[in-house]
Amino acid sequence: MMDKSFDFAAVEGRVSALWEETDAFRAGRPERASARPFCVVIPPPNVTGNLHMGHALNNTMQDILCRYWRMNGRDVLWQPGVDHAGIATQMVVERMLMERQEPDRRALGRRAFVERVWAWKAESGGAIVAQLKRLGASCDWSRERFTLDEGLSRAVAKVFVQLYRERLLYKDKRLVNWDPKFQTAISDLEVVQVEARGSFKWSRADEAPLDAAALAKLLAKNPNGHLYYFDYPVVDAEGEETGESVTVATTRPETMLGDTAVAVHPDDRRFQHLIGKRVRLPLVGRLIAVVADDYSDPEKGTGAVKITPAHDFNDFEVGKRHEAEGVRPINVLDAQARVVLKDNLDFFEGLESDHDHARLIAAVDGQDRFVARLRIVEMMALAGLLAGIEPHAHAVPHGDRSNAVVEPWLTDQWYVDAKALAGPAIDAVRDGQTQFVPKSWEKTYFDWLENIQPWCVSRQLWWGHQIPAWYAPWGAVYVEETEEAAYADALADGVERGALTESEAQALASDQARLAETFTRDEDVLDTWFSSALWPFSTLGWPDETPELKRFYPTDTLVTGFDIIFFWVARMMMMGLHLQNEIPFRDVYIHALVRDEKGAKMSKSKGNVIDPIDLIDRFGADALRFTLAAMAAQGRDIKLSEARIEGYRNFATKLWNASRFAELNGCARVAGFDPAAAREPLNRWILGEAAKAAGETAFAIEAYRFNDAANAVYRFVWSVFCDWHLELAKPVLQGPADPAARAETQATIAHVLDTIYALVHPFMPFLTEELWAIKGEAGPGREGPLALGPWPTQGFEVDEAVEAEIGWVVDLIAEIRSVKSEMGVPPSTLTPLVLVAPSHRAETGARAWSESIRRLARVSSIERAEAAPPGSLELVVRGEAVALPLAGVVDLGAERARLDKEIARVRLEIAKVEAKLGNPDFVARAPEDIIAEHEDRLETFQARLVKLNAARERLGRV
RNA sequence: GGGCGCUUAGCUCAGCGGUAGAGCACUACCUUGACAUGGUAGGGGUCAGAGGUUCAAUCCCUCUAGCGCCCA
Repeated sequence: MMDKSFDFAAVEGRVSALWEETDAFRAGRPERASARPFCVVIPPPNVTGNLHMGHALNNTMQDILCRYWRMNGRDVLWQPGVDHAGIATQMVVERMLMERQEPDRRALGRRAFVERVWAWKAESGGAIVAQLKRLGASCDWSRERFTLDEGLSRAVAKVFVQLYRERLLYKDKRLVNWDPKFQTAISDLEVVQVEARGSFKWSRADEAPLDAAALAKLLAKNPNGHLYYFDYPVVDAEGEETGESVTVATTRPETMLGDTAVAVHPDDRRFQHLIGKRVRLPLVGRLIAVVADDYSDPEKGTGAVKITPAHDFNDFEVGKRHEAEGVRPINVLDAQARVVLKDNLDFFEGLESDHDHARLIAAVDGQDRFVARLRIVEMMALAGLLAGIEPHAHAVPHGDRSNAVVEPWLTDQWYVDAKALAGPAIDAVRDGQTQFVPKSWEKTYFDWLENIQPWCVSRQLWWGHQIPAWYAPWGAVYVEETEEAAYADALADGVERGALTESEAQALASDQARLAETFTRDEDVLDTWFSSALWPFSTLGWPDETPELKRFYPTDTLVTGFDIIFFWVARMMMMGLHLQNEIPFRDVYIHALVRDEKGAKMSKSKGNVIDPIDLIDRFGADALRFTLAAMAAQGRDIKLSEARIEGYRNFATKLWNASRFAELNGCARVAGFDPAAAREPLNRWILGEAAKAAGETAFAIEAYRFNDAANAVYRFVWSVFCDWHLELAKPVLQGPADPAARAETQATIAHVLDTIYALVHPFMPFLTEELWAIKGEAGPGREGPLALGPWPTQGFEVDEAVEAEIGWVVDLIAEIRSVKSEMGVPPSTLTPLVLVAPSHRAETGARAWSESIRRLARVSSIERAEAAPPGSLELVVRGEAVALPLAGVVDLGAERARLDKEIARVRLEIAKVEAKLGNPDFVARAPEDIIAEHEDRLETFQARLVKLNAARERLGRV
């Protein structure tokens, strides 16, 4: 005997265990060896990650696809795993060391620190995997991968070396986005722009002294958001000040220490006379050129812009264009973004030693950039060279993980020539080899790839794939997959270039310690996304030629969020095409963002994060999954509300109770039940409806229309099967009935429930697997878990005659209920029902369904008459007139009003349709079927009007 | 500044050339023997505004207003 309600908490664990025991999610099941494969690779979550709503949505969709295809007999591989999340993980472990007051990373040293990270991973990494399992994700967990696994690391090294040899990967000295908190380079994509706008205002013209204390207070809160105007005195050929000065504006005053030019627009008449002249950089004393460059915008600031090539991306480009004029990068910041002047040879080059630098150095050297910012402003003010300060709204780059203000900084880094790899990736989408769903995301993809910059792949971290490059004392670099190969290469080359003698090389070769001393490996590691880009094939075993690679690559579908198109989709496309000569996936389904119920983006700082695990605890994984699917319309964000989840939790209960009803009424599965052979109209009807629902659901899933699929299933289960089929079947099941009809109905209900379990399974796997097992206890044995199918595909021809018969009964009951409710007849009042001059079909239909009609419409008897009894309520149901003789029970005035309203409505419809049909243009141009449809509608309405009018007349006479 | 998208019932959203739909909420009634996590019925919409194309526009086009996102 089934429980009264669905106890999801108990069931989820039990069902998970069942799936595990039966290896249900294992790819490559022997019986499916010749089946078509279906493969999805999971977007690997961070090893440090916890399941958030985005994951829940993303993985629910992948799971729906995987379960659907698995039930359809495909050999499904849903490849799971996590990535090592370089910065995030290193940060987690460093914080842990700090909290435990243990020696920090640098004190530990690289080897020991990395060991600690591995230990952390073993202990608490990958919590998200357990969370995905709670969601019901049907990944092949036996194949779980980690981006730092041996095999995946081999793939990374191989790709690095290959790209290097193809000159698609190189080392270069350029400006990078430098995160001074983590002290590493980060890519453009890891930088978020944050708008800053200050409020401090000061002008030299006002003749009031600068209130430095007030400014300091403000800048302590936010160091950005102001524009500072500095005067740079113009000098003549001898270096003497001419008395004239150029005013430049900057948001970052401290960078002036590294200025090596002032740029003006070549067409700007105000500055024509200054081009080619020099100005003296205040505080520093350097003489720098005024250069003409398009970059300077006459509309912005003063029209003259200071150029700091070492600390600004645009200025760097300007600097390169004006090298001949002495413009060069001078780095004045260290890795922690502190000002470095003392011992900075670059800085002192070309400076006159008699200039007094002591005060400047005392003020700013070794100071944080923001401290230096204030001091520079003060010193400029003191020198009378600060013209003003204004509030200024501008975007300030921040590290997305550290939240520190990022500095453009000049360093040596490794770059991938993304531009070269982008071409094939663009083409593959253009020719439709890979398709985006919804298609509109293609544009985002193209825009980014068409304007792609070199991809900086090195990171100054310890946690990750260490770059396979070794440096020799003679300045050469050797890039090899392994240390041995690199040493061999280096030794051979050393001999060749005469840096080593043969015997020295031989001696070195046999001494590991000396080798390691002589050749130092690049300290840096690779961007985590570098390894993620290889995920679709590295997880399948590449660089080995594995059977899995052969069978499952290219994968079928990638499901991800739009924010990952740049980070990951584009890079996987580039790497897949370059290294495998084939696209990594055929479809890319881009889903929306999950927001809170007010539409705000969930974020930790806002505190509006909804934890999916909490929802699973409270409503069950099935309810959460169904909600996400039902709300996942393409191209629109999901505003998640608990009320909605509750609604779908109720749906689970409903299905549970329908199953319980079946059990209580002896609806057991029958071996060899053949839907096509069903004789009872009610059964033929529901079998037809089930077939329709199965078709709609399958169609919607295959088109990635998850909401349509969920809604089709929901409507069929609740509004068709529970509301009508079970209700109409009650007389057969519970009253005196023909045993054959009863047996067929019981078997049909059991069969339809099986169909329902299958249709609902991709959305609610736990509930349906449990019900499948419960129903498997009686009748023929199950061949396996529901997760392995089958998907109901057997055709069942919809029986039109039966559709009409049941449709009429359903409409009749609904209309009677409606009119009684409207007339204020208490539901408990039983009323006779009179069929007024019924057609043969109506009469036999009413007789056949009399039990159901009595029960569901609360009718005491069913009679026929040639005319409606006086004072009846009259209805027209699908063209048949019926009457409820309720004179004396209801207010006939109200009934007159009801009929008048109905008549008016029908007249309006008739008028609308007549107007259309009366329009010669419509008749001439509209397609025939539309015209026929309108004619049909007109006829139906007219017939209805005749009967309504007659009823109204009769009532008028009373 | 460039691009993308949104505006439909009180709320959240489907629909997208030819009778405006769902869920939730709301109102009334119902302890009917699967289910009150339920049942029955009901109210509620100039489909943001203005033009245009069309026999026909919520749907296509243009503009306007408001909102959101991405990239500079």
